[in-house]
Amino acid sequence: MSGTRPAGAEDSKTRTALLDATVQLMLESGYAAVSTRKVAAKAGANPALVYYYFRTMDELFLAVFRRGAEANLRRLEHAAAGDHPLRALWKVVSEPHDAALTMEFIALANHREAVRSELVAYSRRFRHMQKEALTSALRTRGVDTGRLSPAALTVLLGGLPRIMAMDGVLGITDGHDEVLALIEEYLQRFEGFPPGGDHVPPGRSVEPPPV
Amino acid sequence: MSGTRPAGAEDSKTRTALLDATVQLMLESGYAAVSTRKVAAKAGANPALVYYYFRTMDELFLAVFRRGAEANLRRLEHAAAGDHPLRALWKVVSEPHDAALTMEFIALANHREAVRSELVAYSRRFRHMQKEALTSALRTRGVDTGRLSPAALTVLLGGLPRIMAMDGVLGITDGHDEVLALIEEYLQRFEGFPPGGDHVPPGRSVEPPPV
DNA sequence: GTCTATACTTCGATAGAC
DNA sequence: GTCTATCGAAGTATAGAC
Repeated sequence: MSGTRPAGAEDSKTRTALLDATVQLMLESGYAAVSTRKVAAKAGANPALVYYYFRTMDELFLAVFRRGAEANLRRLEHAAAGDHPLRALWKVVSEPHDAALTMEFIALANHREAVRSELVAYSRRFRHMQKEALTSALRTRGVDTGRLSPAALTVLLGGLPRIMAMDGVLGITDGHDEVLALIEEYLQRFEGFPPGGDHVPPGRSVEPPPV
Repeated sequence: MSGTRPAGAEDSKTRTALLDATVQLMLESGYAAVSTRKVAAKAGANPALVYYYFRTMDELFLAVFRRGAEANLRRLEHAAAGDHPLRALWKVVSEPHDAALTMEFIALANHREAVRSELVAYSRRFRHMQKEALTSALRTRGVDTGRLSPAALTVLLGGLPRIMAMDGVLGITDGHDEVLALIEEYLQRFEGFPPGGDHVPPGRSVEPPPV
């Protein structure tokens, strides 16, 4: 998207090790802990190789981001195409590993313009796909979404796991179980198949339980 | 909470300027952009003064955090004691400035243990107060919270603004209006008084609108 | 592709004059 | 309280041998 393509094969073992090390560092100690020296050390490679495979730190972060983003979009696509799109969709956005990493990239975007524009572009794509999948899945099941459009549901659906991920990092889990149970109830009502349970025919009503 | 108290009066003009500069830097460019030199430059002070007023960078961040945290707790307290606690409470957690700064501190907590423990302690206090305020306000209004306890509501209430703040930073506002409208509807049902509108007597039912 | 060596910058922190 | 001067560590990035 910007500048010349760095050297090195896309499937190089060292390259992958550097990407993995970067992810690990970001999750363990935050994006600010990522430096060429530390990444190389964790990957068991020479620091200069970071510049061989990725021209700059920006490119390193972008490569990490793109790898995860593409994987996530494929996962979302797969979820939407399956038999239980709602449950699968929830599973995709709930991946705690991804939620935590996304949080880091959001913070990182705040002072790396290249990361920011990439994140914005990806977010739009992801939300659009999510909204389409939601719209189609709800229509197929004859669910009336009422006043809350799929766009609004997408905000909630994509946001709740991120909230709980933030809380979780701080060791705060008060009320999480109940929120998860509420989601599970919706999933069950619309798609049946509680994980490991019996199949209950999906209802046609979208009336939520009393708050 | 740790180590010796740094020098300098609590109400020193320079000290305040350094704190303000730190906040500004965090919001503009992220916590990683905060360095003694940049803080001093933005505050129009000498870099060495950072170490005079705050012994270390940890202390600087903690001082910034505590100042905001105390102010926020007071705001929450005030909201809970007023005539329209639900609306006031929502207003407190919706402060976009605070939401963005909180995000930075969460990211910062990931690699500064001192910040982390302070953030955890504050979060627990804030949530506890929020939960108590919510419980009391709903009971006073005769609202049955059903299966979703105040703890769960607190997760949603405190989380939604953070989600929308994150989105907002990326310029993504799809569906936000609808979520806000939903919140407004609840506030109106329980407390009436739409901002600038006529007073509608609060209902007794907590049945949410269809999703 | 991998390594050493190094240039240059910025960082946190301290000593000590004023 | 404020300043200059400076140390040592760590950062990004490049040149060039192997």
